[in-house]
Amino acid sequence: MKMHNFKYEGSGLNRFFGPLEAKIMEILWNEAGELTIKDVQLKLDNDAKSNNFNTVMTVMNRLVDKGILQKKSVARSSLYRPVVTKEAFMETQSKELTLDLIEEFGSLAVTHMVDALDKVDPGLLDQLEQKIKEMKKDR
Amino acid sequence: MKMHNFKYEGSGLNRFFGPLEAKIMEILWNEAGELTIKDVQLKLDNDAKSNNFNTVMTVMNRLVDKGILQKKSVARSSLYRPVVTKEAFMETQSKELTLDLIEEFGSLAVTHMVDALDKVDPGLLDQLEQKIKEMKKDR
DNA sequence: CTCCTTACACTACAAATTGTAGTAGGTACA
DNA sequence: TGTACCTACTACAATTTGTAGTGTAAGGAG
Repeated sequence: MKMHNFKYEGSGLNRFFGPLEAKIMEILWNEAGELTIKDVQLKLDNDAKSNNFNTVMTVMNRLVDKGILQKKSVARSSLYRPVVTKEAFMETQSKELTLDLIEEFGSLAVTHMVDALDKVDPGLLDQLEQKIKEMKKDR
Repeated sequence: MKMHNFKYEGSGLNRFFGPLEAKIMEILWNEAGELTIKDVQLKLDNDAKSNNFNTVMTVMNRLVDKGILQKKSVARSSLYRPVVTKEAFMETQSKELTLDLIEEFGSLAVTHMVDALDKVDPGLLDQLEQKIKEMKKDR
């Protein structure tokens, strides 16, 4: 279930998925259990306008094809659940992207990193300093 | 000329552009001057198999539409050149992506950053440490 | 001045991605 | 036995990127 893109626009899951896909993954990950297509469709309805059942089904089955969801056929209906937890997913993406960023931009990214941390949450600067110390100590 | 995606696959300009677009931008940026479509087409031929003139033109004009290239009509032919230097482009992307990464992943990214630096080029760890010190001093 | 070469514009198509939804088929239960 | 529901299959639109044909205009060759 390799991701392909990190989008500049949007936030959260919308960085990785299409808008409908993102809403669906959000629901699946929030419910922590296994849901049927119907379940997901109804939860979507709470949010906004009605979504066609077939639309939801198609998107969910495509997520299965991509290895993001797992599908278990049970008599009448099928149960879907994410292959990995949201935390594991985010962990993977963060790791992958951070590595790619460094490989691609090297020292340029280092400079920007400090600025970004200072801008978003200066507390992270201390955390980073700490981590560096630990890393260097272990060598 | 807002970019939309950062691709997990590939490297260099292929992270931001399609394969042909990337080759074209590479040529434009390397030549530092203004090139005609023909120029670009010929340079592409050095690399690999022949590219249809119209193909190159279409892609280049799309890059103009996207605000990445600038086009100057001169009598018979047109001259194309990048709107910004490669360095400026990379600078912008690095900054944007780094900020997005931090906004999206916060402390998760901080941890991965240290690992990534250690893995790719440990010297960058010292550089980062230095930058943090400077940043904190200025406050 | 006429014709040909060349470059450009316009148009189109294919594959992939994502959202959308119709139709058909099968199963269970009333 | 028929109806409601769930699923599979199929299809289409928009977008992105690569590809390329056809038509047109302009400038130089003769």
